[in-house]
Amino acid sequence: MSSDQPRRGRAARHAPQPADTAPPTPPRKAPITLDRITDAALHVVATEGYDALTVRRITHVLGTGPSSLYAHIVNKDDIDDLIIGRLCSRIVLPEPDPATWRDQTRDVCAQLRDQYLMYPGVSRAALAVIPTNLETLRVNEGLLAILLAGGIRPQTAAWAIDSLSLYVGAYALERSLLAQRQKDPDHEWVLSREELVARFEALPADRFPRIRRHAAELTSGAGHDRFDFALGLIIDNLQPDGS
Amino acid sequence: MSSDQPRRGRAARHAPQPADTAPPTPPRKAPITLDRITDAALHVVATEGYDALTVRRITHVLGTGPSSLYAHIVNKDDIDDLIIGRLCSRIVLPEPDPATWRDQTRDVCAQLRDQYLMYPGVSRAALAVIPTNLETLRVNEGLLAILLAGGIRPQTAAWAIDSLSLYVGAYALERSLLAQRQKDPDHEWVLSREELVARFEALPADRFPRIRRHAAELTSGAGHDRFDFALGLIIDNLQPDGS
DNA sequence: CGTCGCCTAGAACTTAGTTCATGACTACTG
DNA sequence: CAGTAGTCATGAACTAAGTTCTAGGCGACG
Repeated sequence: MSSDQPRRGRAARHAPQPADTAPPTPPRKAPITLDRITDAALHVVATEGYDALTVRRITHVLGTGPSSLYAHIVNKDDIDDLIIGRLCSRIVLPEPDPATWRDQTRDVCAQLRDQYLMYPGVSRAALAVIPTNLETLRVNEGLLAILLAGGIRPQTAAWAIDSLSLYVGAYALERSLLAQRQKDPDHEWVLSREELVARFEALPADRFPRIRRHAAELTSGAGHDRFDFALGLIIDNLQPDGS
Repeated sequence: MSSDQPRRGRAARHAPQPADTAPPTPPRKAPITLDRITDAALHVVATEGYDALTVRRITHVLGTGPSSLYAHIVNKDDIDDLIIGRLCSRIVLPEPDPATWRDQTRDVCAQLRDQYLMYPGVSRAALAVIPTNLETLRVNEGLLAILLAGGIRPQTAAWAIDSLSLYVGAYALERSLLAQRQKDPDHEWVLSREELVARFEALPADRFPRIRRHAAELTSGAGHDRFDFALGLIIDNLQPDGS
């Protein structure tokens, strides 16, 4: 059966030794490659958001039909894998420097955040992707190198990377969901910050006294203030050689 | 048009003054209520996971057809709102105690985590739900009370709650995605911990030296060790009256 | 007793993931 | 040089799910 061809292909992509730079049979005409699929998919996500990422939409960009994709991918999840791999491959990993490991960690996380935000909604895919994707492993290796160079114990470093990855993904997801909703015209119940403050302050005082009083603080955080704050909480608590 | 009835109903549910305990017209026969919809939806998610939560599946549990739901809900997102509201309503909020605010915070987060894990995949909904849902606001009010009682500055408390919520949601999501995949028979490339370690150790040594060496640490974290670790990082860094 | 309004329900429309059978084109082989 | 096999692309079709349309039933109110 030729249908398990992409299935082996996916496994091969996650396999320890990928020789993807030396395809045994060079393409002959203008074949659909994984790279072109990834390009098309990212183009769709960048312009229309992750929700618009359908198989048909991708194939339309490629000028073909839905079935043509399935010779290369297992299913739609596979596309997530490709996309996240591409995004991770763009992350620039610094040479680990024991003196600046905190800033280096922050920088890598910010790179991830910006990649995610460039493609609204992709972080949904990031949270779902298998942890054996080679490119995500590359980023994890880089983060691990930074933290270990900083003197963090391996177990602490491993869990910290996990926490950071989860947080960055969730942050980007929330951000892009919000941004997408604000563009959507038929969601009249989506609120700007001012409306949100007004909403909070109109809450019953007996049940929500603190939310009423601190509505300003709860809705504050322009730019990436909240992101920087959360990363600071996590990173500043990591101590070299600490228990 | 009667079709904007549920739309106003959704807005009303998020409105500051809900009088949901005194319906103006008591139901006459065995009507479909939001409570019954929520019950059915949670039943489906608990037994078959969030992916199986379709409109048809819910109405099948209720013994009716798809269109009957749309007299009560705006769209499927509305069901997320109902579910998350229900889950949040079960959270037991402690009386704020300045002496144990850290443990109280941890406890509320653990309650949220367990609610999410009881319904595999729901945290996807939690990350998407509008921040004006009254029940989620109730939980936030409770957390805010705990942190403020602990002497945390309002701005810090607000952002900390945001970080914690994001992390708890992301953690639960990752956990349930993994659990769901391990049940799925056709995902032969989903790996147990032993297989994952083997996979890591088979990586090329030149590109992934640290992942190879620390495969054990990277894959460790039974129970909620990783959860406790991440929460500890965040909570322990919150200082009463700190800058 | 009639009318109004709300809820229910069945069918249908639309979109999207996925598969099947077919056809074309390349590369090997006698 | 021609035949053959294998790989890849394609269009149509199948299934499932969100959503809407239209009609029907039942209590409340005048």
